[in-house]
Amino acid sequence: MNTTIRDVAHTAGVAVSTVSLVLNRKGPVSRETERKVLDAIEKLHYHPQRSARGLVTRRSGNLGFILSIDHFSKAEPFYTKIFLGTEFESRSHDLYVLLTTVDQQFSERNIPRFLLEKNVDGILLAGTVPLKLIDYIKDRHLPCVFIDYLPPSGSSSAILIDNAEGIRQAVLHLLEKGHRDLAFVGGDMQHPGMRERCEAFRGVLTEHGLVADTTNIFCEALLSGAREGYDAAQRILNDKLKVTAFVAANDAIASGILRACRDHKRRIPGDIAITGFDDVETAITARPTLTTLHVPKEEMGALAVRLLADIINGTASKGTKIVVPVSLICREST
Amino acid sequence: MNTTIRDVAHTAGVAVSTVSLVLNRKGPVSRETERKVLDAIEKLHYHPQRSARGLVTRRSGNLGFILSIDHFSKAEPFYTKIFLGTEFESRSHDLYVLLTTVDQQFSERNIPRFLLEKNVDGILLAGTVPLKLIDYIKDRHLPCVFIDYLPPSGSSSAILIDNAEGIRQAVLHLLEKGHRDLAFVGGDMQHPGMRERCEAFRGVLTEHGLVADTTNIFCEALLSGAREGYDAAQRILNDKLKVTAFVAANDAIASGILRACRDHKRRIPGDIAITGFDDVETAITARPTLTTLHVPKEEMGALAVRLLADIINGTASKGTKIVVPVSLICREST
DNA sequence: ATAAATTGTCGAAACGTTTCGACACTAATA
DNA sequence: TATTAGTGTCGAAACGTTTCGACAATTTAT
Repeated sequence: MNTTIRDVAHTAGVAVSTVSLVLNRKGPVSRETERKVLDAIEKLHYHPQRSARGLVTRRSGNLGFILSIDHFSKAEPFYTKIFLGTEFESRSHDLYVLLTTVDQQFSERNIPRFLLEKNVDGILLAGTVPLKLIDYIKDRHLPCVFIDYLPPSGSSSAILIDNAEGIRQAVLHLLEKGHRDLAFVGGDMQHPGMRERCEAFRGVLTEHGLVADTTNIFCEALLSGAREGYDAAQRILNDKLKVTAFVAANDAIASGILRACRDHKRRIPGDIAITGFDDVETAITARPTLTTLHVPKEEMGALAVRLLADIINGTASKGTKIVVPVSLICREST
Repeated sequence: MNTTIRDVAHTAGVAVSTVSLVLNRKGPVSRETERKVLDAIEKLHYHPQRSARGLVTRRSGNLGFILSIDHFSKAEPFYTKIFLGTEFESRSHDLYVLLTTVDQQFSERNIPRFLLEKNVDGILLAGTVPLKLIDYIKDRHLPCVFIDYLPPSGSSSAILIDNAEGIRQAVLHLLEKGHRDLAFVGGDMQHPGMRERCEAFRGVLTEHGLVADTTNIFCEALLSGAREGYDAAQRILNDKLKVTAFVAANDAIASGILRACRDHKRRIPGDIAITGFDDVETAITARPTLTTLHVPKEEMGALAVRLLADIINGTASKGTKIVVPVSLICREST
């Protein structure tokens, strides 16, 4: 009923192994037998079966995408976009992407199923993931590419955002507009990207002879959402600190700041200017719309797949890091 | 190196087949040997390998998601959301979703790879897909669930939108606001959903003793995008037809109409009111924001996976149809 | 002319599971 | 007591590929 390689061999009048050789373009096959095999394949509509092939080659044709659970939700368009980027790209590499989420603490019975079942040829890891999970993957020598995260251990392949340059652009933009009293509001410092944004802010300001210390850098929050932005801005506005421009570490935080400013009856951008980072929907649905740094999210996903595929095929060396540029999008909030 | 079921059998002191029985909770196994096997599994960190298992069971643990190519793009948030819904849900069914796109005309060398490789246990089909492809799938007796589309042949399982009710709500809303001169702008009539929306408009209007004919129903467009909405609205406004409210078949069309109205210096909603359908980002990023019908897109994806999983397990009968409700979201455009 | 290398083909073994029929037991039935 | 009906366990065969070593038939080098 199910047409197999044996059927092809039979109708072509050759051995099974010969059909396999033709199929995989391996080993020498005469023009003539190749023709016969190809004809038989055509005639029988034959196509090798993935699981049988995978059993012996140990290749599944799948990539795994691992994401922290709190990053894959309806409210988190950032990593979702990256994921969609991987989906787009993977189709042109003849790969499928299996998505899974993990929670922050790693446990034995928590290991993504596709890893246990040896059902992926490589892994994409987006955002912060448990270090133990990373170790687990490295132990198994699975090729992997990190996205928007670089584990402390160093030498991993990764697709990264040019955070420093982004913050620099935002700050320069604000300086140009005449602002001199800038404040930075960050979030979850577990994430190296957050730290980079924060450090960049400090760097650019001191470069321009401006103060950058605990009076205008707020990074104690444990998360990086609108709530944290709101709380920080509240404190700042209540304390009547002199601030005319906020540089937020991402759009969610920026939208929280926006709300706090509105609650304090400050006009935007008249009294206070705000910049975000990431350019997610929030930036454009906010009122006023947010000036922010555009991050090419789909493109990052695509780059990650391309790099991972190259590493799997041995045409790229692991340890490659790609930094994608960001660009300032000026909207109403500045 | 690779720990297999044989290793487990060996350290547990039983036969390979016994381990398999324990693993799959099949056949009778004594309490005692079960313990031994479980211990060995624990000790060796054993987990069955997908491809080996799949080879004999003919189960892959994957679902295929098929989407027309023009529906999976950055500009098409509708089906993308549905896809994300399936991703969410599938994880709790221990299934992975493999996504592929197809173009409108079916050809032999165009068949999704996961079908050829027998790498999926069931199929989700979203939007219009080539009939030949549907036949191909049916021929192979693969369980499948349609999303936002019902093929002419009938008896398929599907997750559908309550289009008629949606249009009814939009029209009633406009009538309540005092509008009497309504026009409907549709798009690609290949899609049964589009036809339903159009028919519903005609129905509700005649029910209320209002005219509904070619003077106020515009459905000749071949596509369903902003461009089509713009063109239709242009013609209507140029011809100075008496229209105070537009009912668009989706948000993209509505946004096109919006632009045409702006070009004609009509105030919205002062001079002209507009409603959309689907509640995608366009609806909220448009200026003014669009009154539209919310469609629970992620939920549709989730429902589809649940239904498909049930059909695969034999706990739901194929042919089941689920109609999801829509709800009117009033924003600035009415 | 002979030895060595190359080319094309093949059969058989592997890959890691599940499933099927056989078999020895024990418990229930006649 | 003799049969029958379960239980629990096992070995072997399958599932559909790829890969490896063998081997004949050529071609090339000595």
